[in-house]
Amino acid sequence: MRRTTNVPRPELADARQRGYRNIGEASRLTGVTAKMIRHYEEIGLIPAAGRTFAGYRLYGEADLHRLRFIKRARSLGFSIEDIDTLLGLWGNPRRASRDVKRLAQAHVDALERKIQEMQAMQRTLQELAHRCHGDARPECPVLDDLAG
Amino acid sequence: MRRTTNVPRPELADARQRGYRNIGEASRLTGVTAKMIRHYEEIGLIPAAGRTFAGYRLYGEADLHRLRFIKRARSLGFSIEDIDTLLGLWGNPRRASRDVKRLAQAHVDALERKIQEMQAMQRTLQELAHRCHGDARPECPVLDDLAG
DNA sequence: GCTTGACCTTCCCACGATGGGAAGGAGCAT
DNA sequence: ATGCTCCTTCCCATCGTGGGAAGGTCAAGC
Repeated sequence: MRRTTNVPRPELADARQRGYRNIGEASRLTGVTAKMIRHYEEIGLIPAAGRTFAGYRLYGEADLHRLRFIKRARSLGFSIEDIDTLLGLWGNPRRASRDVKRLAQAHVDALERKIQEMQAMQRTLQELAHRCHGDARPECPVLDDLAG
Repeated sequence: MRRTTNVPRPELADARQRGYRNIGEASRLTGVTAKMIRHYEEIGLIPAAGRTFAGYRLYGEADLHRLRFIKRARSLGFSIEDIDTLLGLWGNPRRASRDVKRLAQAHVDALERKIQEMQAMQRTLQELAHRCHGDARPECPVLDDLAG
């Protein structure tokens, strides 16, 4: 620990004055839980945060921006891996929009496949449920179908 | 180990003749991987299989039927917990079809919610992707949206 | 008989994204 | 000094599935 005694009570209030946020504030401002912020740091999705001398993480505006980007991308269903790629493209001024579009379209297609799959399940099951009397008797097309 | 020397080479061929299957056959016949069959046994979704003296699991027709039921239910998106309930109802001659229908309808509704959610993602993203040139230039509405 | 290859056993680890909670230190207001 | 809120790390759980290692078993061919 490179902790020196001539720096007795530094940094948190200090850092705040310079516009830095601790993890709780960062969480409130971005909608990403503190838990997930730490997790994203651990897996390398965001750079390791600066720290106060006591070890508290500090976040600047750029960090908050990155967290909001991640939050938004998650809400659109992108995987962490895709988001890592998107963050790379975002930070690269020489990126080709082609690469972004390809990734986005691939995700749209994946969503389409999952939606189709779930709709097929839903249709089948809805039809079976519709044919089920839903009373005190045991007969039931749903179970009949599952039982083959 | 209650293994006795006067039972030197028993049971597997024996059991097969009586119509029992080992786990590999059961897997092939039901479409459930051996891995998952063991897992289902471990979590109590299926009863512990009989064993040969050497410890190989044995499956009869009723077991295969149960595994096919599970397979079909999984393919309709039911959770293991729901399937446990469905198996209970299936095996209960005094069940009320009302209970089955309620469970099925709840699942249909859950699917509906997920589908709606994914469609919302898909619409947003498709629209953004559509507006992206997709060429060598960096400008991209997808990234613009994510960046807020 | 002995070897070989396919199969079986248990055990542990991994995914993806998230949350819960414990144990202990730090910040700050009274 | 006390107490409350926040922070830290660490471990565990979810859900359903797969991978793979280490070792035993079975059946067939020589």
